Amino acid sequence: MLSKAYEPKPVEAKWSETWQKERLFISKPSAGKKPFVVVIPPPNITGALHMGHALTYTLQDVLVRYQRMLGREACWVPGTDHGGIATQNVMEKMLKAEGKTRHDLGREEFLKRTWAWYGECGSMILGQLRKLGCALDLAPENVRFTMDTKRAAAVFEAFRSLWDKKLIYRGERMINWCPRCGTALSDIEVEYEEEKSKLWHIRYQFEDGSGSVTVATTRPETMLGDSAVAVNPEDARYSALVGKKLRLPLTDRLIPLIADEGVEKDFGTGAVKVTPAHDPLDFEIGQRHKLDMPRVISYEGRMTNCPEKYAGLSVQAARKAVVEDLVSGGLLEKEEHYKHSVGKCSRCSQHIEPLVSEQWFVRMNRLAAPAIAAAESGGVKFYPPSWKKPFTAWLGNIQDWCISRQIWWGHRIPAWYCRSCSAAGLKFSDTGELSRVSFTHGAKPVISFEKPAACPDCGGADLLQDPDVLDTWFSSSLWPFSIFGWPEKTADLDYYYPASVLVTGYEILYLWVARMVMSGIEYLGKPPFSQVYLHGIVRDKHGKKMSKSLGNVIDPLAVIEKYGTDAMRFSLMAQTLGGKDIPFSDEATVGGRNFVNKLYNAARFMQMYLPETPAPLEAEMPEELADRWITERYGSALARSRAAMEEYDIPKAQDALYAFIWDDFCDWYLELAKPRLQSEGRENVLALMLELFTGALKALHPFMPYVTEELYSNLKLYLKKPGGCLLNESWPEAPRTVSPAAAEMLELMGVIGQIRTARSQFEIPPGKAIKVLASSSDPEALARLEKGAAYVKLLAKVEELRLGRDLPKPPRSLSAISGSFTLYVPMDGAVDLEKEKARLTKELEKARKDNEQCLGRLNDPAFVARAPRAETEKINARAVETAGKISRLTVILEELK
RNA sequence: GGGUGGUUAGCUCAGCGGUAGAGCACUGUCCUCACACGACAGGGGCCACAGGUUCAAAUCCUGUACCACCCACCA
Repeated sequence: MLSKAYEPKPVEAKWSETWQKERLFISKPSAGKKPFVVVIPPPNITGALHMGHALTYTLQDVLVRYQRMLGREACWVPGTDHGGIATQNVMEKMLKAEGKTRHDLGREEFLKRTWAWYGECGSMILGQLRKLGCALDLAPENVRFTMDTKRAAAVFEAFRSLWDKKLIYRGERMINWCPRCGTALSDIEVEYEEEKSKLWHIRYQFEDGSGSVTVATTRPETMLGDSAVAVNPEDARYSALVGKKLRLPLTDRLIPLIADEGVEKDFGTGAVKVTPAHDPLDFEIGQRHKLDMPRVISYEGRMTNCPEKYAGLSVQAARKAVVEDLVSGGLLEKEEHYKHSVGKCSRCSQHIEPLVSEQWFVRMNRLAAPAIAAAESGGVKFYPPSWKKPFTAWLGNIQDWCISRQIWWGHRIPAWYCRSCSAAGLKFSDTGELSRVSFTHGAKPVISFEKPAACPDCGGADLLQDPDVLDTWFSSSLWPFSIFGWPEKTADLDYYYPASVLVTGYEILYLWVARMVMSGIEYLGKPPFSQVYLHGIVRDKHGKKMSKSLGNVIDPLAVIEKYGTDAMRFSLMAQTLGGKDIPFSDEATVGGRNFVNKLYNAARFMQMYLPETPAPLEAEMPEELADRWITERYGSALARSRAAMEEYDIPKAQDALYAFIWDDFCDWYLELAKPRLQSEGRENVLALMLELFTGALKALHPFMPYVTEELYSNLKLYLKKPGGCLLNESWPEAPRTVSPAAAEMLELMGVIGQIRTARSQFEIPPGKAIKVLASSSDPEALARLEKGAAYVKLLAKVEELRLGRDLPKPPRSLSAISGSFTLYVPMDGAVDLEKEKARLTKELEKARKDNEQCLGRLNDPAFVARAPRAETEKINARAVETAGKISRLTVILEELK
């Protein structure tokens, strides 16, 4: 006999290995079959997978396995993402532990080490995906990486093509700079957080001594880079003063008072200091008025190009010093408490500095328009649909995308500069490379993957590659087709593109999803997928985001270790509705674990009765009430599950099967089958049980692949058509129902329930058999109960069931009512009359209240006139039923007195 | 400032026009020959608040409060 409790570990190890070895998950273009393609969000090689990965990959695995069982050629290509800044930060942290920085190693050595890390971390991640049960073929030749040779070719082709169309340009613009990561970021890589700060009111005096203008600012230190003070042209307070010169405090510079529409009259003092190099709005004002653009904050986040006293200070220190000096100079008018949001680096949470810098950009307007159209027309459909609006709104308001990053790990920008043509403008570092933040001053780039042999202009051979790398999302945006070999015209691309569905968390809707849609349309003329399923974020049980600093991170592998993969998958899938965030806790997994165990034990139960040497059962399908009923329930569960899957309602799809197995199959059918398995015709009962149970295993396989495969592999030996691995089986079809059984079964279940309740309330031990009298005035009901007597006897532990019309209540007995039946349970000893009265009175009260409500509605002419017929009939029936119950209960209670 | 979603049993959430449901937790009985990771039974909810529509509202509409998230050049 097998152990009582299911042990997931050996089972998971066995099947995981078998599936890979048999290349079960491999997909090949197959002319006769419709493909079903899921685009995997490639995990970054920044470390172990977390709970969010477990969620997204399980979700995808469920879809892939399900569709495969429905007969589609399901394709899900594994891969990892090089992860740009995130991975570089991980590497730098490791180096720091050795007391080194990346500059100690140099670019080449640093890249070598990062590639080695990719080797380690990448395969660890693939191993973890395997543990999650993902139906991914992990043979090395099948695994993609955003920086492997083929993907690099795709990146170059995309870059070249956009450059040729003038959709990529290099320019000097306001960007978000992270002084800690030492790189520019795109707008969406900045996260804004509300911070308590101050609003400083600073007096700028007129050069001619005719008074002053007060400006309000949250960043006094940037005043060292001011090149004007601006007011709204409509602002009467200032209109006469516009054009006058102001003395910039703490410096010896003079700046003009200008008028610009960007300034709001009602904010602060209505006058704003303009720092074109370090504020996005000021930059625009500066452009409009052709102002100087002194850069006073360096790429390291320190003051520069300013009075000696502040030079080299950090922004924070400079702020303090500037405020102090303003105070002592009598120029600080006031200081207000103020809350505003501050931009932070999404990768390292440090404050970002807006500053002007020369970078590479993608012009987005033209790319965004067709993506918006695709969403509007339903060519790309969102689940849940509420994401369509934010998607189109973001695209409609899109800014150019800064794609250059001043880091080392990533796709090097395929642009080269000729040293002899453009030497005057190029700025070099000591190593002869272009410096970390390069100024090419309009030097003409040559776009080439490899170093060009000669400069097309002057023929010189001394070309230097742009030192920057591309935003990691640039390569990610090509993923849905780069994985199939684009830009080559491959058979895979032809067959699998576009994909069916993209499943990912809503937090990367703009970073990734929107950009994939744009690039798919741009390069292949079609959106890369027709459906987008956006799920929520896995949070801790209090709804907090999991983070290392909060110490509330749950490691999926630890959960698997403790409860098993199927249990974790089940629990995660039970909560993924509507794209809402998922509060996850260890305890939540217990439910899944218990269900897995339930399946295992149901199988164990059947195996007790199956012959030891497996052979297909020779049997006829039985057709008694319970058989017909359970077949009906099975069919209904499958239908509901399937319908839910069509709408990506994973929890509902799973729950329909769960409820069938637990509530119907185990609690009722198996219990009813027990005596039948001891007697003649047991093969028939076993055959039906096997058919339904193995069918349910198939249907459940996408959700819990391991336990279902394990159980099926044992049970299938008794089936006429055993099949192979579950993944190659068809998702089950609902069988034809022979004749309706639900109503009859429900009637019996009601009687059983009433007897059980009476037993329980009067603490009749479960093992003790009792007598029951069932009285009814309805002869048909009595006939039905007679037919079902065996069920009642079995499940309510009744040794003798007497049926009859208007049977008198035996002395010392309990009473209960179920449908048309009045049930009496004679007791051995005295009955606690008070308890019985209280119980029945409560029932009576309930029935009275119900009856009153029904009558109230039936006596309401408006209800009778307006409500649909079916509704009035229903209420009427209930009124009759409750009335009957009331009169019978009243009689019983009278007798008790 | 704009937008979206939420507010239902102690907890996590279903239900979205016909008299409130699940899982977990709780109480009682039972280690009944599949499963105590179990069985059976039970307790527990003016469905955030205020109006409105309707014969009928947790469910539709309007507003309020609180929570969460997203977007925005909040000097």
